[in-house]
Order: sequence, then C-alpha cells, then structure tokens
Amino acid sequence: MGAHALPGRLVDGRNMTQPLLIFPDPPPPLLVQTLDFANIPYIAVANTSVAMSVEPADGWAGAVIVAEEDPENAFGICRALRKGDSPVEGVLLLINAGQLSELEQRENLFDDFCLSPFHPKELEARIRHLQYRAGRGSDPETGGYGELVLNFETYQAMISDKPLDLTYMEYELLKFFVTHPAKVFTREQLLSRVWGYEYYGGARTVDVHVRRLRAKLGEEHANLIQTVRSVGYRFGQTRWNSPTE
Amino acid sequence: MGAHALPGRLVDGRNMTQPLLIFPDPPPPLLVQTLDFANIPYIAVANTSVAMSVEPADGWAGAVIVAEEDPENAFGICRALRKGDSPVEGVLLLINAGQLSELEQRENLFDDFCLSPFHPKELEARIRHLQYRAGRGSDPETGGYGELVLNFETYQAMISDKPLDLTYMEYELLKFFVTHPAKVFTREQLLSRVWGYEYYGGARTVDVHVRRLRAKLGEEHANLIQTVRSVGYRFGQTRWNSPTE
DNA sequence: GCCAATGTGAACGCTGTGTGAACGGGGTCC
DNA sequence: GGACCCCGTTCACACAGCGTTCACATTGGC
Repeated sequence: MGAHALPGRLVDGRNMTQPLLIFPDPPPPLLVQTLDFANIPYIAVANTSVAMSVEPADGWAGAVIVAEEDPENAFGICRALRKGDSPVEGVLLLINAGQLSELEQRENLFDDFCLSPFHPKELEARIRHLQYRAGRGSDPETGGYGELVLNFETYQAMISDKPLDLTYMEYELLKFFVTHPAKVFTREQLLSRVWGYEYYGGARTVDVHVRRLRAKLGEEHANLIQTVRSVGYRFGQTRWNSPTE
Repeated sequence: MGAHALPGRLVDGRNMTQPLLIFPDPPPPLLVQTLDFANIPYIAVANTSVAMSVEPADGWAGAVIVAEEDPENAFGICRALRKGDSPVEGVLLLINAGQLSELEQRENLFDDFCLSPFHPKELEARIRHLQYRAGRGSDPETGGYGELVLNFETYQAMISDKPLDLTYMEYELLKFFVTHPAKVFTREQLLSRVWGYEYYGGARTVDVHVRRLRAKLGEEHANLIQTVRSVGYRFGQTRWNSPTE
C-alpha cells in the first residue's frame, strides 16, 4: 500500500486531516506528482478489501479512481465506497475519452470525472471543488440547533447561553445528533456511527446516554431528543423540515 | 434571445421539460451543435436581466455559462443564478485552462466546469450528470399519495400539511399502502408483508389497524383505505383503473 | 331475512423504554 | 503502590404504550 498521508497538512488554510483514497496502487506518476504538488494527502490502494482495511477512523476526504487501465475493479471500488451507512462523498473518476459513454450507466457511482490525459491544474481544481462541496455544510468548527451551540474544536457546548458540562461520550452523541437532525437512528446505528465499531451486546447503553443528555439539556430542552418507539431516537423538532432544501 | 426549447424533449428516456440556460447569446457554434445533437433544450441569454425575464415558470434545469470571452458578465450571471429563493442547481462553467486559477475564489458560483476546447461527449456527460444529481435532488426519502406525505427517514407522516401521530405498526402499514397503491391485498398478505412473518391466527388484527389508520387520517381522507369485501383492503383512488402492478 | 364479512369499543398482556443504582476499568493524586 | 474519582457500561425493576384479542353491532350479498 502506498501511503502519503501527512496528518494535519494544510490545503489553502483549511486543515485537511483526512486523506484521499487513490486507486490503483501504485498510481500513475502524473497523478502522484499532481497530488504532491498540491499538498493533498492520500493513500493508494490496490483493491476493495485493502481500501476497507486502511480506511481512516474519520473516513475518506474523497477518492480519485483511475478507471483507464482496470475499469472492472475501478467501478467495483466505487460501488463499495457508495455502500454502507456513510457513503463516501467526492468520488472523482479518471477516464479516457473512449469511456465517456460508459458513465451514463453509472451516474450514481461518481461525483465528478476528469479526462485523461489531464491538465494537472484541472485535476487539482476538481479535487478542490469536491472538497469544497463536501465541507460546505457539515464540518465547520461550530454547529448548533436552536438554542443549542456546539464548538467542535474546543469540545464545549452551550444551551440558552449557559455552558453544558458533558462527558466525552455525551458530547460525541450530541454532536452526531446535531449534525444529523430530524432523522431517526436505531440504537445499533448510533452504536456503530458514534461509538464507531460493531458493538457486542448493550444496545441499552444508548438509552442511558440519551437519558443523561436529556437531563443535562434541562427539562425545557429534553424533548430535543425524541424516542421513536420500537425504532430508535430522533433529534430535533417534531415538525419536519427536510434536512437539505 | 435564442431559444431552442422544445417542450417535452426526451433525453435518454427521461422527460426533460425544463430548458438549460445558456450564456452568451449567440452561444459558440460548437456548444449549440453539442446541445442539439444531445437533444437538450435550452434558452440562450445575453445578460442577467434577460435571464431573469425569460426564466420558465418551473425554473431552469441548469445552466451552461461560457466564461472565456466575457468572464465579467459570465460570473455576474452565476452570482444572479445563485441568489434568490430558489438558486439554480447545476451551473456548468466553460473556461479555458488559463482561467483555472480563478475558480478558487469562486467555488460557490458553479457546480462543475469544462475546459475549452471541449470534447462534445465530455460536455454532454457533464450536463447529464448534473441533471442526474439535480433530479435525485435533496432526497429525503419520501413517499406520498395525494395530500399524504411520508418521510421514511424521520418516521413522520403528514396529511394536508398537518402532522400525523402514528404508532410504529400504523406507520409501517401506511408505508406499505403508500408504496403499493391501487392494489388489493388480503389480510394474510398484509400480515406476511408488513408484519413480516407467517402469522398464526388473528387476521382481524389488520382490521383494527386499518380502523385506527382511518380514524387518524380524518374523516376527509378515511376513504383512502378501501375495503374490498371478502377480499381485503386497497389503498388509493376510488377510480377503478389500477395503473401499475 | 339469513349468514358471512366488516366496523366498533373495550380489555388484556407483552414488549420497549425510563429510571435508579451498582459494577469495573483507567486515570490521578497523595 | 494504594485510595480515591470519573465515566462508560450493565443490571433489575417499574411503568406505560401499543399490539392483539374478544364480544358485540352493523353492513351487504344472495
């Protein structure tokens, strides 16, 4: 596996902690050169199973998939990236002109493409734009909902201008809720996406954390976290707004 | 103003009623040729005010903005398209390689770009992909029938813009009905497909849930669920033409 | 008018969730 | 190194919501 992930590298002022996924391994020289020149961290993988095993804990920043040489496996990786609870956003295909017609059947597998041979500046601009789009909504260092405000960098939380004293797990759970409002999550989903691993036993653990969160939010805001009986929990108002739109 | 909007033109089988906005007017010949060849309806405009005045009632399907000749006005149009209540999604810039560095400051003004001179198939693929994305829209996985709307992600239901308070089983049953309208199901079929297992006894259970659903839908919409005597229940139109499935 | 099928109201009992408390591992401070 | 404390997890129990069932009323077809 070819790794070039330098934690904490800066891309025009924005901290970019997550690496890009690159296929294949080793990548074409010009691609390596472009990424290095643009200071974009990446990890190259040779197949799907390697991709899964080296995925960073906080996910991929995106992916550049070279589909010229080995379209079969390239599209296979795309499919794998799109699956699961949290599909990878920002999949960029590198193809040659002859493959343009193949895209039509695979619109769902990518977010952008670039024709090879490519202009390094063009590829860089496309990667940058994908990351702009990905980072636009969710990731700013602060988030909130109504009277609730979270500072993701300092791990502080406030509600109605009063600071909340949360433990690590409580904060992570609340953060997840804030960044995924209105949607219902089962306990198992919460365990795998907040706790971050497949959990053995103890789905009731979620209940306890929810209870403590509600208690700390105060009686007035306890209803921010609603129980959907025999399904799971939902964060946010009863009236529905579609999340985006 | 150059118009080429043929209502109801088909783009690979998908009905595309809305036209693309093109700048400038007249557009470069190769662009016209590409759009015509791909059967993509469009309206060319020379400036922002014309664009505003000729906007179709149901909005633009997207926009292709040529920024090579007149970047000033080109980006001005982009800005105008992004403003307002319903910003245009699917703005594609046509630029030359020298302008790549300018994109960095304008990430918010476009969704994709294409280097000029361009490969007609590439431009077509990009337009198609933008429209695929737009059509998929912000997909809050929703379903509905008439005034009834179900949000599958939030487990919420509304009818006539009023929220419905449904229990788990009621919601699941209604969801099944909504996703299988106009078809008659026996109680046994409903039990096995909604309850999800071969059920012992209690076919009357379905009756009770149907009754409660009707009650919660309100007198006005209670007839959404019709009983077909000695067969089962059917959801949807009183009309006897049952369209699909 | 008879019988079968369905609507209706109410009661039962189970399952899911809230709640209090205890356990135990990891870290910190004497 | 031992005695704490914090916090994530687990357990036992209580309660309430809800799915199910039953008895009875009503409807509709023959």
